[in-house]
Amino acid sequence: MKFFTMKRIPKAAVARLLNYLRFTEEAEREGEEFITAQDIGEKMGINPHLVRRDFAYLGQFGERGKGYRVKNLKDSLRKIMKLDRIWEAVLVGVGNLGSALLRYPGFLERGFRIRYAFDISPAKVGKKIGGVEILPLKELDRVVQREGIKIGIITVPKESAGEIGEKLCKAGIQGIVNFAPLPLRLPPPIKVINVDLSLNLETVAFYLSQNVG
Amino acid sequence: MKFFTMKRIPKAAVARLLNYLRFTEEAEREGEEFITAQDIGEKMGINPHLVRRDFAYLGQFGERGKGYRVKNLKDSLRKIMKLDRIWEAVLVGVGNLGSALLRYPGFLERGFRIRYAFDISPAKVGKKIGGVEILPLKELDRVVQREGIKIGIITVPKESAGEIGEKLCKAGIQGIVNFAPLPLRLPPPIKVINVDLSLNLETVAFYLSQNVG
DNA sequence: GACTGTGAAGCCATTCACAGCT
DNA sequence: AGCTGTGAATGGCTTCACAGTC
Repeated sequence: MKFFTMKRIPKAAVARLLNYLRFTEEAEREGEEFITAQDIGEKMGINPHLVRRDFAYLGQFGERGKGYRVKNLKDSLRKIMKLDRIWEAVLVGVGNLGSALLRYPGFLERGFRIRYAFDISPAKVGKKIGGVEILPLKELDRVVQREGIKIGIITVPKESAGEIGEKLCKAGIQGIVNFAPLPLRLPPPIKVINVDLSLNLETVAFYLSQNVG
Repeated sequence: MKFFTMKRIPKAAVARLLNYLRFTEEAEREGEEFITAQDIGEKMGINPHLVRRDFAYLGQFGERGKGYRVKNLKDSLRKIMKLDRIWEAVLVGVGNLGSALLRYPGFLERGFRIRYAFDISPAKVGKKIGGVEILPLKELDRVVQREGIKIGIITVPKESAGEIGEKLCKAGIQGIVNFAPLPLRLPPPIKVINVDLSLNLETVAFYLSQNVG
């Protein structure tokens, strides 16, 4: 098995690869030994050629005539996508959405642990939500540096998202998931992903009325 | 002002247009009269040519030499993106994430009202969260049809997401935002958007370690 | 026969270059 | 001069076609 030919992975392929991993894990739960590009393509509604092309970016680990060995594929994908470890994160802004994410068990299930939350309101500081301690915002810098945390989650109102983004940067955070409904932009190499929950509803609404006229 | 030349809008442009709307509203709050493609491009980190191209899909409403009149641009975008109305939705699955979204004020702020929530657990039925009544799953069909609701939000565990997706379809729902961490796929004309919260963290984590090696 | 892996073609999205208006 | 609107060029992603392996 040739390993790590690792050409550059196109931006568009990253999300797909993570989804392939989900279906591969599902196949494992169901006790399958092999999974084919055809299988995955059907489940995701994409062309099987694309699935093979995506896997080819990572090297060759299929078996011609059979497909991809589930166990091997899962391990390779987890390793390549850097999910063979626990990632620690901090969350800033313990409002409605922030509290919700602190209680959301899905992050831990996929290897992301929110170590600390931060909020500007003294009323919230000192409390715990979902087992995560809430600290005052001014300790952000110190804690992030002390713990060497690299990922930040922003759940503050849109007015303060920009400011918090810069604070996180200065503290040494390298990747940010921003839930504030105004896209955040920071200079490379900081990686920002904007997740605007309403935007997804808006997109659906738009396509919906396209069909009608 | 020529209005509604309305060529087909590329898929990739839809999310951008919604974000342009956000920045246009911000400019309005700040009392600006005009906004230029350059302004928007800088804030979003994209090429101003692309901004103009995107607006051109919708017809012509810029003023040469000046830019786009904020009030006009906002109204046009809201109309074209079908956001000049209140959209009603139902939510299925009142677990951690579901409850959170019921309490999240951001949807209503952008014109999306969750009318009812549904859950399979009798313990939850009858309660209200964020002012939204929780009904038993078996009433989904009747309520959706009676109220003519077109948008559904799925926040059930991944095991039941597929099944709920089909139930929503049968009830007459036309657009779905799926928060379960396994991409959902339904036959056209149903529009599904998959929002996998952990996937965003995973993407950030992947890019993060790309830089290091 | 079944499925992977990949060069080449095709397609869509973005960027460039410039004409046109104010 | 400054900015929009758009044909043409570029670039990147997806699909096709087929060679390669089991």
